[in-house]
Amino acid sequence: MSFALIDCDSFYASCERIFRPDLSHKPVVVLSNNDGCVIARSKEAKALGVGMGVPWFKVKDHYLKHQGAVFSSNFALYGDISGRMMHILSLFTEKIEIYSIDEAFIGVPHCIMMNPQQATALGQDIRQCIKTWLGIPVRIGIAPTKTLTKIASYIAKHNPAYHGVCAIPNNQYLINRYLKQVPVHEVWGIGRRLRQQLSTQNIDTAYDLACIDAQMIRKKYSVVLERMVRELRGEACLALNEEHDPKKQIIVSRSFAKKVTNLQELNPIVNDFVVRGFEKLRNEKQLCTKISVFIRTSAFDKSNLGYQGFDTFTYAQPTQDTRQGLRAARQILQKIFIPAYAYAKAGIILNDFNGVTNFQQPDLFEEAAPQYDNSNQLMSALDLINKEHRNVYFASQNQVGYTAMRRSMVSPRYTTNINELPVAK
DNA sequence: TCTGGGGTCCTAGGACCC
DNA sequence: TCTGGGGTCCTAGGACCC
Repeated sequence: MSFALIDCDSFYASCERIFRPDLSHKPVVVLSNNDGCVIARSKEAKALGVGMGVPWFKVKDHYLKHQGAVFSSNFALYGDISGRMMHILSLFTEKIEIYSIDEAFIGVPHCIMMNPQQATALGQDIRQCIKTWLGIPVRIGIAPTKTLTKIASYIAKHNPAYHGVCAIPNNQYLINRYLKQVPVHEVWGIGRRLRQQLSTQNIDTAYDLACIDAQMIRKKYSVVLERMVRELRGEACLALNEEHDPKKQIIVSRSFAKKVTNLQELNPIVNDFVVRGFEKLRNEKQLCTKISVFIRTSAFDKSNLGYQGFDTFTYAQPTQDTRQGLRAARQILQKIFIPAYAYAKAGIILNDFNGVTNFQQPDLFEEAAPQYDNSNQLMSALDLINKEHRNVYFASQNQVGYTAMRRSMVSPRYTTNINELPVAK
């Protein structure tokens, strides 16, 4: 079996455009939480020089001068559109791996790959469907390995002649021709550090990387890079993962709109993270054995030395009871909180999920955590009540939810809230 | 003034065992 | 004066991804 990668163009920006056809050829950017960084840009916004991940305040004036549209992130919308796209893909094949909110791999049978025209036609079919039914433009890369589908997608992105679909056949000579067109840092799995290291060895293109001796690369670098090299040569090392892997970790964290300096203010915020984290945990049908809390000052503040507090609590028994989470978080926070710092961000991490193997031998001298009666029933009832609207809170939770976020330019929840449906006039 | 959030995998090294 | 060899498990931190 070969693979196809379906990858949306500037996904968040494209989602915003669905209900705003007036923006179809205008610059569109989408901002991260707190309207902090640019996390999606349309083609036109890129052309204005707006970089990925740049702080909004740095490009704001320049961007708005050119009549660019800007949105706070609207994950209710993006998540819903993503689900619809995955549904369309499922009409073409059962062999599908949802890789991220805007990307999916699907399996392509060998018989189709034997004929490059047929493979390309299939890609165009899928692309048209998604464009027509959903209004989202996608790119499709088809190839014998997952890593090569990423290469194909890159080629399609940079050559308009491909009309968004590039199929690389299983032929070493042809593969190499494509690899020579791609800079090594565009290879899936090559980040900043590896790019630097490889550059000192004069490895600059994907082709250069594919030519390295696999044994040597394993010794000198790692199995990860070895796998990449093999994949680039057309040897499939990564399979299609059709199952939804259970999570191994849950993180809830936020940067604050305003710096926080005292524990009284910090406690309810962190408690809110705990409540949210345990909801996710129960949604995953898991129990956790460890909870960590971290708080930190701004990474960009040069005026003081900065501080990062982090500690972990291990439960004697795995739990999914929010009250256990709140107890532990309060203890940790008291331990790691140092007054006199201005905190910019905090978060919680849940770890070591359920499973019999994760059973911890209780500590003989540890004070036993209280066991709550009917814990499961209470948590289920809570989740049920809060499913539609958040009606029931813990007293120690922040009233406003997390910490007040700047989100001044958010679009309506067009597809997920009955009161915000678009109106056709 | 203002700089995101949520994940996975791998490796080296320490603690511990016999 | 001289202090082994082989192994497992866990953790923190690095690197990468979208």
